[in-house]
Amino acid sequence: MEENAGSILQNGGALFLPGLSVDCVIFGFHDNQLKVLLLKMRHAEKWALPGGFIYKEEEVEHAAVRVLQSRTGLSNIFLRQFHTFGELSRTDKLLNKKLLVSSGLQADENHWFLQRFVTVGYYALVNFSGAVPRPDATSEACAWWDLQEVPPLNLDHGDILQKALETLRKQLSDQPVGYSLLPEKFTMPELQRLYETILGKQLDRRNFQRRMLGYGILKRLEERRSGGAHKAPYLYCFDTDRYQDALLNGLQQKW
Amino acid sequence: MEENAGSILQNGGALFLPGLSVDCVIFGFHDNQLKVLLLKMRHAEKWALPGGFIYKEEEVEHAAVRVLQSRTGLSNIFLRQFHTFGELSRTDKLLNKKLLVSSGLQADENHWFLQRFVTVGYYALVNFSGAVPRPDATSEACAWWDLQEVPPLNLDHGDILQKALETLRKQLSDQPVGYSLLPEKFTMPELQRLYETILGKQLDRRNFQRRMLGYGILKRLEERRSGGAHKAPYLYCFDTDRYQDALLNGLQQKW
DNA sequence: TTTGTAATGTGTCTTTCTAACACAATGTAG
DNA sequence: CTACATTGTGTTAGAAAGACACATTACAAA
Repeated sequence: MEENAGSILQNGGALFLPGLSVDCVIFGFHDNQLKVLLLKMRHAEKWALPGGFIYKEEEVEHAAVRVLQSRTGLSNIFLRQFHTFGELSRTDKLLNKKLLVSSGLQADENHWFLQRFVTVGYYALVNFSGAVPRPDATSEACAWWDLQEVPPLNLDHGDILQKALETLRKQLSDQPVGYSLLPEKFTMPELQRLYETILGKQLDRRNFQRRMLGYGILKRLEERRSGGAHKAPYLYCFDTDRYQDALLNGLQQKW
Repeated sequence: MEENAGSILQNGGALFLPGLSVDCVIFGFHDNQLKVLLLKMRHAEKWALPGGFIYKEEEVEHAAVRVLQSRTGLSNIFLRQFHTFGELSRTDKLLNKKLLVSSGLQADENHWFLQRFVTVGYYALVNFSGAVPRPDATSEACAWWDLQEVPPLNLDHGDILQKALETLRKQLSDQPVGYSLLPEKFTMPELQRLYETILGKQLDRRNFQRRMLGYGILKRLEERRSGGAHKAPYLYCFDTDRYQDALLNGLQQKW
């Protein structure tokens, strides 16, 4: 499935839709921190969002699924298109030319890789522990970054990340997100940390619990998580049916 | 600025980004009805959304502005990107081939116009009275349609329209829309009809007024609208500064 | 073993927003 | 000049959000 960098760059013009790409903002949650999966391309100074091209007979969304699968090993995940970025200034021909040359290819002016690119942005929510970050042929590193510590990114990828986060925040009160980001069993404080890191602000513990339980998508288990330094909190899991329903019809208080 | 149909079809490959277009869902409001501007292409059976291609050195959003300007004569309007449509099934090569042939051009298999197209969807809110619908060279008609009476549309344009409306509805509680759709002076009932037609449901007159006034973006004038069959309602206009602020920072109750 | 501490489990009160509804005022049509 | 539909302006009830209090519990330090 995965082809080597040189062959992709060489044959891309015949394989892919010209001038169009997808970029994925892949969010994970670990150690009470929101993480983003970033890629370090060879010969590039900055890190970048994992992205890819669209085969001529491939659904655009499927290209995003493919990127996700190949970078995390995960399939069947929460994926949402959020914005398309088409600014003229977002294409860096010099960088791409360097990539071409370093792959031993001719940097012909008409080369498909040197044209202007418009990119469709997707964001994904994945289970951190289940994902195994792996670089592709053209990149030298692939790793999780703390959202707080994300370095300056390639091109407009900083803007893309920002817009993804903004979209996620806006949609947070309409759709459930925990299932994709948390392990199967989790505590209420853990769920709260997740919301707090996404929103970037503190929430009241008691009001938060009331709201979440009101959505009716949680089941409290008999187990508690012991081992912590204090009172052992209950474990919860999601009620799969109700969770799916909330994904389709939105979150609503149900008393 | 506007070129004739044949020349566009012939030279498009050199002028435009390949395989990418913009489509605009242009909303207007008149006679207490929400309207959409539709286009009837020559040789096409169905009506379609006004759309266009993106010049190789043009911002994608600017292409949308250009479409709007050329179909309505309006500039400086409310315009929002809402979704990008890339389904494989959305390209109708047969129709495009017919268009080519009817323009006296060779329908070469590699012709730029016969490739798969991905389209970026924008929706616009415009002042109905200020807009002058005008067809372009490749279309035989351009007209406002009642949202209720929109005929079956070309390709996936029905889906695009639906998604635009859905997006508009979701954003209605976050951002003000009246300024773009209403004349400068308007009555509270008129503003309410606007919201009702967008949302597709009835609202309580008194609760609506309280909510709107609470946003603090309206100024009540001393005038009333007489001539109606009943009690003359007050006229309102928008407080431009506060309206702009609401566009940037969202609508919030301010008491 | 005891006790202090920091976290969790649960409940109350207040404020804000939404929803449902009542009544007086007014302009035109008949 | 009267009937009526529509507007202007309330009130009240319920739901959701926000702020806060107190008892419970598990580990850790004494």
